Amino acid sequence: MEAKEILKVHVAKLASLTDEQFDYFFSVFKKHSFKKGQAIISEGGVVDCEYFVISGCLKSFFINDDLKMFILQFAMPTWWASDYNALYNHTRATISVDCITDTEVLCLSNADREKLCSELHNAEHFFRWRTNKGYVAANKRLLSFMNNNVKYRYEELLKLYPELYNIVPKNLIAAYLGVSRETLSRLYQA
Amino acid sequence: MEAKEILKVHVAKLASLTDEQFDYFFSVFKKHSFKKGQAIISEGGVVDCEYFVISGCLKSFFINDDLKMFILQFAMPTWWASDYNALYNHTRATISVDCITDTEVLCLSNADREKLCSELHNAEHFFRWRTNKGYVAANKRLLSFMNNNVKYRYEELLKLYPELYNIVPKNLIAAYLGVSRETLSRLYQA
DNA sequence: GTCAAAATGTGATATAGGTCACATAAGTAC
DNA sequence: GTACTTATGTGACCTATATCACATTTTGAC
Repeated sequence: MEAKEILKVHVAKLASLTDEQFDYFFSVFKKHSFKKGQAIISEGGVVDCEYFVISGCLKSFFINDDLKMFILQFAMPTWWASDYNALYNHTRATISVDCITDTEVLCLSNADREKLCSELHNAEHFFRWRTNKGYVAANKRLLSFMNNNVKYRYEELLKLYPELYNIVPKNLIAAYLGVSRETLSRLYQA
Repeated sequence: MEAKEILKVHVAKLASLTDEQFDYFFSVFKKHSFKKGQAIISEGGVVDCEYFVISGCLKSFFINDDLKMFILQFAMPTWWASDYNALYNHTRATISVDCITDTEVLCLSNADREKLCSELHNAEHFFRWRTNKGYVAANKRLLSFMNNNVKYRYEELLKLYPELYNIVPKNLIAAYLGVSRETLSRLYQA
């Protein structure tokens, strides 16, 4: 499926745009391809886009003073990623984004998103619901962090996103679950 | 300050509504008062409103199978609270909301919010940005959970919301931080 | 295919935080 | 005020997970 079609199907799930509206909507996105390992947003850098994944897989992550990495989100096709704090507040990136595999994305600048939202009421509706869903998901993850142990969280993650198992190395899964890679490795020790 | 004025100032921070638009916006909210300890949303119940706090303090929380409570959010004046998962997806509540102190709220039903959003482009803009900010805050809290120890998270919380210290008992603070009340109590042991 | 880098497994040990138990203090209802 | 409930402090002990160290396997570049 074409990038345009993928985005169209995705948007249609939350908002009903006419074909002409969607053509305009799509026209402000810019397609980019990145190689495995390539950085898209780097800590300290300027953030002016968010990224809609067409193919491949991204991660958004934070590295602390001890150089330990924490993964905020994996982004598979039809997911969005950015450093939203930096993007919305026009500050430097504290979150980085890079490619776990070769990845194609559609880039949407902050300015273009706001332009779309002010020009097309439907676009604003779409982005409101996109974030509503993200907000609910983030709170579910928070609760799961507080309530469940690593093993449970690991199994939940794989149940929800089985495709991650083949694409994402376990050290990164551990960084998403917020545990050491050793602990994750020991979960299914005999 | 009047409830209407409090909401008006709050909305004006994210969206610019004319006085007439705001009057209409406000007209769908219903004011309610609750006593300390009173439940507003109970697990298993129907959720059809979200609540904007005018005065007092709410908590939204989850109780697990071991009857352990985890607090998702405190809600002080100008904050919103609900079980957003249940509200948005029309499912039964898994999150409860009740009153830490006597509390006045403005209730907004799901249907009225959607009506406002479809009738007033500005209202949709407001709710989009409200959730954008919530989304960023939830992700910050997630990162802090993974990266920081209890003591740090406790001090961050009090730095950010010093008013909580006087209003909210420490066992509830512990439930927000995701640790036992004993551990919190021992943080500043001699 | 060769070599280096990245990923993974696993033992030994350390530690933050949990759990249980009990004492005390502070609030609240009557 | 008295009685009851809720909140808080603290000791003893337990457990999940972290950390360090090292071996092994897999992957990727050339």
